[in-house]
Amino acid sequence: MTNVPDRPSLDGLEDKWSRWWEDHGTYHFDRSAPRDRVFAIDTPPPTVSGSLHVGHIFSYTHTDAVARYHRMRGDAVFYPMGWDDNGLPTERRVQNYFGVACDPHLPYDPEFTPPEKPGKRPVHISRPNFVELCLQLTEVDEKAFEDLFRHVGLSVDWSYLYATIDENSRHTSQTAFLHNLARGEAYQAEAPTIWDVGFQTAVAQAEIEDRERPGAYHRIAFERADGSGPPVEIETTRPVLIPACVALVAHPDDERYADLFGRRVLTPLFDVEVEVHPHPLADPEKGSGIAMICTFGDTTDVTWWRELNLETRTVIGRNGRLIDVDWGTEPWTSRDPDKARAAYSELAGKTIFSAEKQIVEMLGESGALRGEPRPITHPVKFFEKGDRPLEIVSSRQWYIRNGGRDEELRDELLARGEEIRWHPEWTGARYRDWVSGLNGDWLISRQRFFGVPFPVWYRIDGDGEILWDQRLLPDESELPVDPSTDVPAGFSEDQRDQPGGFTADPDVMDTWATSSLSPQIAGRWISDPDLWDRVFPMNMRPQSHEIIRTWLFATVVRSHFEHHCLPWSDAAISGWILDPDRKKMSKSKGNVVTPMDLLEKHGSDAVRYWALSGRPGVDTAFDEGQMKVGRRLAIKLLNVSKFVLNLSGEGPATGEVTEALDRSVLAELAGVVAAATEAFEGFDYARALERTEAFFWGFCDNYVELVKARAYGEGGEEGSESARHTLRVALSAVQRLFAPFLAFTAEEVWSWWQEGSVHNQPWPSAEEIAALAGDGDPRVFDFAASVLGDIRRAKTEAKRSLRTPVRTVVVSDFADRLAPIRAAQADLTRAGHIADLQFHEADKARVEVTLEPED
RNA sequence: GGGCCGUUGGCGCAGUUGGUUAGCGCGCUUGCAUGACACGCAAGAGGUCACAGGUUCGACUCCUGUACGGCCCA
Repeated sequence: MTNVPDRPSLDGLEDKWSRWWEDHGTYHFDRSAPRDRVFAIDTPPPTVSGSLHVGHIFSYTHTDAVARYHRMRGDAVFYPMGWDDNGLPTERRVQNYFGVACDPHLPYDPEFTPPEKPGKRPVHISRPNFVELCLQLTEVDEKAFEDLFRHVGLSVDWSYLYATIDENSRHTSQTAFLHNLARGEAYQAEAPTIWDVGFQTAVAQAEIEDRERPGAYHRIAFERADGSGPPVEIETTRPVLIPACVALVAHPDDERYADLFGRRVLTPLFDVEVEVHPHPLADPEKGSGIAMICTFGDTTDVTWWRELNLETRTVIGRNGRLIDVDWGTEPWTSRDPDKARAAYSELAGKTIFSAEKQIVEMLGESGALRGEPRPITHPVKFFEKGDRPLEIVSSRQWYIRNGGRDEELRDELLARGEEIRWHPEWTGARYRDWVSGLNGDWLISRQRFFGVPFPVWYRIDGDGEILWDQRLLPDESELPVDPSTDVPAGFSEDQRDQPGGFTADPDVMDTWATSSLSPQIAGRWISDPDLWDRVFPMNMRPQSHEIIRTWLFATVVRSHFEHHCLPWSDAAISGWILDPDRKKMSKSKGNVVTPMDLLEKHGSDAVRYWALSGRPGVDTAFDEGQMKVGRRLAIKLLNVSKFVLNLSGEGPATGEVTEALDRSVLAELAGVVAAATEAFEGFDYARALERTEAFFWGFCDNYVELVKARAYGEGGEEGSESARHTLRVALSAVQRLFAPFLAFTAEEVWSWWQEGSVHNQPWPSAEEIAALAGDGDPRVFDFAASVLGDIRRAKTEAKRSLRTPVRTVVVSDFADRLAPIRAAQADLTRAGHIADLQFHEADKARVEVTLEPED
């Protein structure tokens, strides 16, 4: 039953079909499917507190095309969606939006409502109250993301929607953590920690970036402790750390300082005796070649401190100000405690910035500063979301082992990386390089509020001291817990923070510690073992390359520990969108285009076409021109479908294909189906699209033109039936081949003559089409199209209409090429309006066209 | 400094184990109301495949090096 509109249009297809798909459960995961028929996707949960940008359309559409292909191949596709609402960006927005600040020591207030307008001073609220506000705000953002993803046509089964802060995620995250803890894979340690003084939280190695910042070398004299010889002059960019200096260091081979090794010098202003050590990490080229070691200026200081077994004198507090210290007591030993105390009193309580100015002034007055500070530009470490340089403080934190301090584990994880099938293949190098270069375990605790809390309490002894090694853990059946409001077994709320009582672990897990469990969360590891057994390990992890070191690696670590296998077999890595200047698109550059506007302007399929033209892993330019091409393609599919269906009439597509040209085009189509299938099996949606599209244009421009007249009945009934049958077979295949790409248009044209969604049809079979093509020779179509082109050229060059009658066409060619062209003789004659078509054997290919004279 | 990717007509890209005259789209120029499509159709101009060596009968394709651009890491 065909029902073709008179004027087909792309307008309104998005709403029409989105609703239809939702109503008909087109993308529902068939959870009765046996394990080997399931194709499971570990969808990246987008950070919903960020704004929407075209990148969200780009990479998610890649995954969608692969999902649609597998669905048509008969797989039960598990394609969930999740929101990463957990974490810092949301916190920051909530603080500003509502004018609140979180204080985890406050009790939950069920009556709390936020102020109408944020006041001058933030209202302090409990962690559960704060989390409620986070949920309230992210709900709005999540709606916008869902609207966009539906509009672009992602074939997600929305009934498996999750959020990284929801109960199932917290439950999963806490369970996995307790397992890690029980097996010794998670541990707590007091250690130098990379610290963001702005956010006042620890951050992980993977979240650090270098930024070029101005600085200055200060040349500073250290007197020798025994008074013999001239002072030692070091150069430092951070004179503020002089009170935290615990040693000097130079390269062991540096002859300038060889006689100093093992001897002691005095720090200026504070008169602390420190030893000069040799160490290979000291760079003779840098500054004066001799450096001070402080606790802690940078990660090299940490290495020296650990390897040389030095003392700890910390001066920088977690709020970024210099802390109070007690000179004259351990470890603040000074030859002249009064002098040290006097100097330090000028610094204590000041920010790093103003303390730095102060100490430079004091060094100048004391004569220890030699010459003027020498300005330089150097890389400074920042938290990627932060805007103040990172400091290193000593603190108690939770870690998960990741091979950074354990060669055996590292080798296991490297082996896991080799097991993954990477698409494209070279992206695996990112994983190898990162894992090989790790130098510490994975720090997962954050001194924040909106996240999954550690399910841990600690005993407090009779003197009120927290006993960090006496942990109180919940039973797994009690999870999820919030230790700031829940009470450990055997205690009551009034014992919270009391001597002899208990206290809650104050931290939350980093967002990666939860999102690294996305397969377990989406697959409902805890709550639905039946589902879990059907979907895990998953098939596909789609994501972009810059988070291979974070999300991908962390997911492998968690799965390796918990399930002793990979979380998925294939990683499909997408590139980035670049703006037309080939720079990465970003909001700060003001070049971000609002994705919903794009979809409305060009149509979803047009935007999908652009996205799907970007090869796997390759950064792709934002190009509205490509979207116009996609729109043209979609319209072409509408029009040719209308034409073929009107031409070929009603009825089932059965019959014989007898004509050489028809068998030829089907033979070519069979090859295209095979190529597209192979490309999709390798996750290369772009190649599948390219092959399909190339065939499609030739089909429209040449095949349809060549058989038009015969299909209408010129040349007899048998030839007409062969043409009409071929047109329908090819149309059916082409509509299905385009379905993963032009999801809306393909559905529209399919609905004109078929039952059910095109997205639930079987993927075209190359074998079936080849069987119908029989002995079809692809050259017949190929050569006939080429001769048709010659005839068109002659008409165009004569500036005549394409309908101009042709008096004679003489095709001269080699004998073996002439035969296939002859096979299409009748079709060529009709399509070209040729009175006399002749063939001559020759040793040179040539087509001579003589048009009928004008009037 | 290390790793990875890229460099093909004005622009955006393809080119699958090395094999005749290097393709596609946009843009540009010209023409055409042809039984679906003017949101169209047809044709044309336009490239020493970044550079330099090497392997080979033969290199856009393989190897080495260089330059430029980009990303990641130190």
